Amino acid sequence: MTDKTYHHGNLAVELLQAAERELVLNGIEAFSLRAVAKRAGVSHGAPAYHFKSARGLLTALAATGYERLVEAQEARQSDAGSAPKEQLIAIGLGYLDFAEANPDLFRLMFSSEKPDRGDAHFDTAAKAAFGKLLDGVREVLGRDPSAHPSAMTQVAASWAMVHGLADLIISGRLDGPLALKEISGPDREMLLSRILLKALA
Amino acid sequence: MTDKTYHHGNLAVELLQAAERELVLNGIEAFSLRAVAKRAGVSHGAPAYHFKSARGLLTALAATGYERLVEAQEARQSDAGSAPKEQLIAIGLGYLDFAEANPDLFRLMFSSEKPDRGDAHFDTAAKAAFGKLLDGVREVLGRDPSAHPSAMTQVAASWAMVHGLADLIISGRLDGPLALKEISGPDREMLLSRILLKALA
DNA sequence: GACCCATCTAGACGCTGTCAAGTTGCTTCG
DNA sequence: CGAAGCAACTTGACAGCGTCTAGATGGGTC
Repeated sequence: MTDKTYHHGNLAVELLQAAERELVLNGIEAFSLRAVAKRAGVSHGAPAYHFKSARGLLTALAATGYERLVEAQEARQSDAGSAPKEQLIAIGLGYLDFAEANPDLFRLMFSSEKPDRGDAHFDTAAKAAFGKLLDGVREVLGRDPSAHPSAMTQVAASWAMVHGLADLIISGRLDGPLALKEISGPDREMLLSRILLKALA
Repeated sequence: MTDKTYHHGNLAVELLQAAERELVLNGIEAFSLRAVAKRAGVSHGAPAYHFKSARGLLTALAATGYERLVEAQEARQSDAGSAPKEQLIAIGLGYLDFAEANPDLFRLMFSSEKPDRGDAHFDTAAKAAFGKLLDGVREVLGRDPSAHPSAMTQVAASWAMVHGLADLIISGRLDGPLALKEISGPDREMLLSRILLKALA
């Protein structure tokens, strides 16, 4: 597969890939560092060299998650119209796309105590993702949330709405009430957009 | 403390109390069944008799959580005015009260795969809590969400907003942007109510 | 007074993450 | 060109974990 020159190799990235695969297969709570090492074809002690601990590996993985979250949002933005509201909705839909495509990673990033939130890489990536939301709200309101408390309240409301929606969706809690699983395509997009739009009231 | 008649006793409830204490002290991800047993003063195998497994214990604990969630909501409701909107906001504020007072339990209930969601007690308690929200929205809209899709959409929006807000608050993610920690009393209530109200647009 | 059975104990099993010590083989330098 | 050094990995040991099994205990019932 990759150019493992026996001793040296890009083991760090391979471990991250193996870790994500394990996360998808076993879920976050049954995650095992030894299983990751086995999947990557190295000894159980190998990960400790690159990432100090299991916590370190998961922190790095979560950080890459934030980067991919932003990518998912930007993909939606380039498909959307240029009106500020459309752009903000696109940012929200990208958030939902990412959560649905990577539910366990999403949980790791937002609802787990395993990653070290003080880690520099993690913090930078997380702040960048938050900045996306900040930008979107600024364009809609025409004011910088960092300087205007009322605009920051709008940021909180938008974040809470999209984040809550994501969490409820990936835990399957809207399947019963909304029958969300049976809706797809444009109908689904419309429904989700309409809910997201409520936060902008 | 309790009337432990040596051999027999109300060990089941004592284990639940010990488990919650452990949850608060160590967090959900460092939770240990053996530590719970030690705290309750019994052998490490004792919990297995009352709750089949660690999963069983956590499922039972989460179920009691939903019951207390409803209590927190009803406490807010009796302090609020009788207008439907005020009552719905009270239900939301009770949701937030509970999450802030029991962050780890809240995580266990909503964002963990450890409890068995198919468990009868768990399911009943969770459905009852969802019913609270359903009732609140029905009173506001004057229509039964179970029968009207648009009303159910409103339920989803309300739930997503309050749930997202709760999740962001207990993970400390609004402390920076909103400086929520430095606001208290009526100011805080007003701010949270205003955000919750947006979902009703 | 003897049996019974719910309740709890004690030990073993394989798994986990972490640490310390040893091995490997590329790279650089005399 | 060979030896030294160091980054990258392996190996083994350790305590703690959840679960299972077999056994002890002692109150309630006939």
